[in-house]
Amino acid sequence: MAICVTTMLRERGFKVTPQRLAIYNYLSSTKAHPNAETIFNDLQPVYPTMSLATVYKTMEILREIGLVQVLNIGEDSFRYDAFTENHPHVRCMSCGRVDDIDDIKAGKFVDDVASSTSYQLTGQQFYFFGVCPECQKQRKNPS
Amino acid sequence: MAICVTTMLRERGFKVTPQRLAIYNYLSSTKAHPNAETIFNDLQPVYPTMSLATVYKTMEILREIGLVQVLNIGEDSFRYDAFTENHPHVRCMSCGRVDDIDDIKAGKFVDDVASSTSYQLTGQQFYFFGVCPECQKQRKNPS
DNA sequence: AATTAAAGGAAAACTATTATCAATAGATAG
DNA sequence: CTATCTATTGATAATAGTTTTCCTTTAATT
Repeated sequence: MAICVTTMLRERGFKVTPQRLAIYNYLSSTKAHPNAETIFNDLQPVYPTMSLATVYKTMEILREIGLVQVLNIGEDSFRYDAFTENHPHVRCMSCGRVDDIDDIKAGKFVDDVASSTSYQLTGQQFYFFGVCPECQKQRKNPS
Repeated sequence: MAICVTTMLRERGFKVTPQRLAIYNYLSSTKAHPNAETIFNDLQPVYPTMSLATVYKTMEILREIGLVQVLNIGEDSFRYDAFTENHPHVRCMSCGRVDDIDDIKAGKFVDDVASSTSYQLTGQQFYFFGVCPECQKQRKNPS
């Protein structure tokens, strides 16, 4: 992974810096879909000089070279995902967590849309909303 | 439509004001999925005293009573749609326009997700990205 | 090791949205 | 129809996420 991001950066003429590696490694090792501030806060202990602006600038580059996808799931900030293969996401309306939805074949649905629209499609994002298992439990057993 | 929004507002204890009716009527008569500023600008000639804050507050109420859905399609502002039945949207990455995708049955896909996730689902949003017919033409015949 | 241009960091700028609050205007009762 | 009451409006300030600026630092190359 680190080799991959190093190569990808160099190929596109971007420099390989400790900050960029740290940000990418952090993002590719979590399934939490953090936003910029969370990434910044979590890296702070290890990279005390890291700036929030650097997180934003790095995410823009990683998005541009296809190593990161940006999620807009109805919040006031963007979330980031290093797993760039297209997959749906679901957000818990109670606690706010965002999870992946894996192993779902939307192929038929996407094909139907592609053949019915006059747009030339290049991508898609599927967002689901609901209540996560933990919050379901809490609602049944209010402490 | 106007009767509907009037009734819906009164039933929920909201007052019926000219601003609210104007905003809802405007939104339900367009397929352009405008954001708050566009709504404000387009109503400005007819309602010169209309405030942008009123547009935001009205959208919040209309969303709450289920007369409007809010779209987050990767831009820096929210768009609004008075057609609340769930349907996918597509955004042109070239000119920025957002269109509806109608007559698509995502039922099978949604059912698959519902049965595979441990979330209790309450809704979803499907966003597609691509190039609209007009922009496709312009790319072939650059003026 | 020297050079060059890109990148980092701190802070300011920007922008969409929300909150504040005095003035206004629906809704209701009489 | 009029008075009363309270929600709403509109102008403005405040907020918050993101981007830009600009000077210093550093990665890459010779």
